[in-house]
Amino acid sequence: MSPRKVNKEEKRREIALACSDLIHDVGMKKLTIAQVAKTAGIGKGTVYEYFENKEDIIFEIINIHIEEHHKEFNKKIKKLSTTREKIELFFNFIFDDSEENLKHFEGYKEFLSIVLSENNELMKKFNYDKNEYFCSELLSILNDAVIKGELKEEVIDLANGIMTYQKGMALRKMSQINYNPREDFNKFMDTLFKLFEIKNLKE
Amino acid sequence: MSPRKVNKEEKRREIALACSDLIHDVGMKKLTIAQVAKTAGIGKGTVYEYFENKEDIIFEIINIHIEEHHKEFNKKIKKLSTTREKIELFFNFIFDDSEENLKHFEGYKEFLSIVLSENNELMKKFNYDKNEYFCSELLSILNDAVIKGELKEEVIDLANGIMTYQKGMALRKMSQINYNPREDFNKFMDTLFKLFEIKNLKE
DNA sequence: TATTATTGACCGACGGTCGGTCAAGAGTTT
DNA sequence: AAACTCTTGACCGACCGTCGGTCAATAATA
Repeated sequence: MSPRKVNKEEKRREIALACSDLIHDVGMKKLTIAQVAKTAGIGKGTVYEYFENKEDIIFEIINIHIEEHHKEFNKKIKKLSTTREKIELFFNFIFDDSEENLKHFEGYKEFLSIVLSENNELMKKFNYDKNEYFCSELLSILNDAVIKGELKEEVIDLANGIMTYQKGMALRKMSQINYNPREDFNKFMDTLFKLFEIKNLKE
Repeated sequence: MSPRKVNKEEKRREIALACSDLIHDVGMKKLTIAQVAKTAGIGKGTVYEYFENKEDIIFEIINIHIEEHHKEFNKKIKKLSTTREKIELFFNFIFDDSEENLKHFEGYKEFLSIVLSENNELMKKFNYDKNEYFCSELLSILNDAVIKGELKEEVIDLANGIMTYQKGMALRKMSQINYNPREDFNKFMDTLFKLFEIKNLKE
């Protein structure tokens, strides 16, 4: 029943996992520690054996969701063949208004709101790592396109900027009324990629 | 002392103005209603005669700061002549690490964190309006450049996307460790503008 | 006196703490 | 190896302090 040593990291995970739906139902701001404890089937004090504070719990939960999204991304990208489709997948996180994706998107939004209000270096590092990963992914897509002779070599210099642009789209969708990401994308990226096009990659 | 009718809008402003420094000293999250009341020299209950809730107060204070920044932007842009300088001014908000500007930047950051955690339509509308304004400002700069024969006509299509890109830079600076906005900008915008350049606008 | 503005004592929710409990081994005795 | 005691640390929930928000009483004015 009570092993002498508990794997703290594992239990953290367990507790967070148990609450992973809770966060979508009530939102982070309304989430209470009492709820977390009850949902995970442990005492309130025990929660603090495994987490520093409320933000720490939320971070762990969001972590799970982001990793989940990460895996889905990897699965999907393998199925795609054309450069355009692959690049669209990067922006799919913003375009896709399916219930499933909106859940991820809302989660990321709440995560960002915490990163902005706290000044947690760990979270900022996490954000950096994820960005590095996606950026290298994008780079390899662009590289392929260059090798295939679809795009000019200079497009490589845009990779990081495209990541930034994508972040901007996300932020605008989260924080502005009347924002149409699709329109923005079409006007901006299409104009931009036409300049780098060697032969038409639209199909 | 207490006239029969108080100009609610004016008093809102007054209270927020009195607290405009407070917000930088303690940050929004740590700001308490008791502090606000004390600083404004009124009772705690009175605060709620003029504001819906804590977020409402913060919104009014941030409003003041953003308008201030807005005015400064207008003043500065009039002094500039070259297209490049003007465009740089748009990004100055992100590059400039002077104490004065960082105050604005941090304020905007905390404001965003509230917009993301609440789902306040008013704030999102406010954000939209400010964006429209800056976007039209950017458009007129680009238009001038096209008329002057510095840039190709198609650059007009990029205006909205550049606003998005700028938002992305802001978000990355706020939420990532190791982010170098200057490097991102140089690689992305310079590459991009070279494609639209007719004659060199670097000086 | 009627109306409106102001107030601070009060409330309840919630994040976080802490002293205490108890089950599972480890060591010891018989 | 059974019985007994000791030690450990996981677990708990009553409790505390803080803070956003309310409201009945009071003050000021017309």
